[in-house]
Amino acid sequence: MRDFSRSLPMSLLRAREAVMRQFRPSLREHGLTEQQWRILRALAAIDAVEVTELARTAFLLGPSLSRILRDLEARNLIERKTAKADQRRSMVSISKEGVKLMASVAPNSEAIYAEITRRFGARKLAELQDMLGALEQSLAELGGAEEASAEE
Amino acid sequence: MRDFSRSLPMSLLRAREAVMRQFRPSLREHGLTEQQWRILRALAAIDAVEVTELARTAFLLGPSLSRILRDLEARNLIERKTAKADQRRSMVSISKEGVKLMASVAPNSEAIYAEITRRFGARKLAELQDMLGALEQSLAELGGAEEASAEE
DNA sequence: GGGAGATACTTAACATGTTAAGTGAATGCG
DNA sequence: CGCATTCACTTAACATGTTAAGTATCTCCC
Repeated sequence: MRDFSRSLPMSLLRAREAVMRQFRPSLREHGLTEQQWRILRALAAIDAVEVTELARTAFLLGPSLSRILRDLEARNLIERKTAKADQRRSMVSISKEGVKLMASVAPNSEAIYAEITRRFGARKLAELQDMLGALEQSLAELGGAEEASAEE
Repeated sequence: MRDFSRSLPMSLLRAREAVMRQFRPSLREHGLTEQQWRILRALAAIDAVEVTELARTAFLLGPSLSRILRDLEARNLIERKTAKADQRRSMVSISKEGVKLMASVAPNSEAIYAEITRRFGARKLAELQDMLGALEQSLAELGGAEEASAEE
């Protein structure tokens, strides 16, 4: 069997960990986890979104997002209100405090990203991102098994 | 601020998820999680290892590994015995049952990997792995923040 | 040879990943 | 209309990620 330390999943895992290791300490100083930060960033770009759409954007599963939103709301970093037209949906937006927190984290975060880009090389970085996107595309149609068999 | 859906961490996360989505169902049918599978694969290649070394190989943190080994041992998929020379160390090895389980999972797993390779292209795959390795290298010296400042 | 410090784990505590089940609201269709 | 189905989310349950603290053992140096 193939040496698993050279398998694609392991390569991706290690690479991502190497990157995140750079960011986590800074986020931690501000009391934010990686996922919480993703959510705030996603919210910063827009006025308000439904939870489902936010899950798609921040690439989180519903249950994770549900918990995190509960906590972020308790910390007054986000706001929620149910949609008028459809009582099932709730619209999420970033709060004034959330914006302020982002402003205090962003510079540091940007600096780290710049340093990563500098070390790895901007061109190579773009290339890598293209390949990652292509990989995603390659596997997109393949789907995730639910159509693998007729069971369950 | 940079569109975060195009940030490197997100690209890596999505790519990895696209890949793992292919494997999880097959593993699940055999009652294995991704991490448990990583451990079995790491163990299959050798006779016995210390827990710390296994953690490095399978790219798991100590506490995660500790829990998983406890469960795998309860399921008789691995065996443990404390090293003679150093009572602190425990040597882990795969059991006969573990080998059998691996044998029943591996073919399917290999087939999936082959399909991914076919879709994405063997050459591109190798290229991607090289870049991921290079990225890791770029960030290796940078370390993980503990040397960022003198605090704590 | 004995105690301070280092090592190899394990436990604990909290946050997220993952799947399944639950809840309340909207929709469609007979 | 009415009710089965779908939809948007939440809760639950279990496994892992992550950091800190705990435990037992070992090392080294006085």
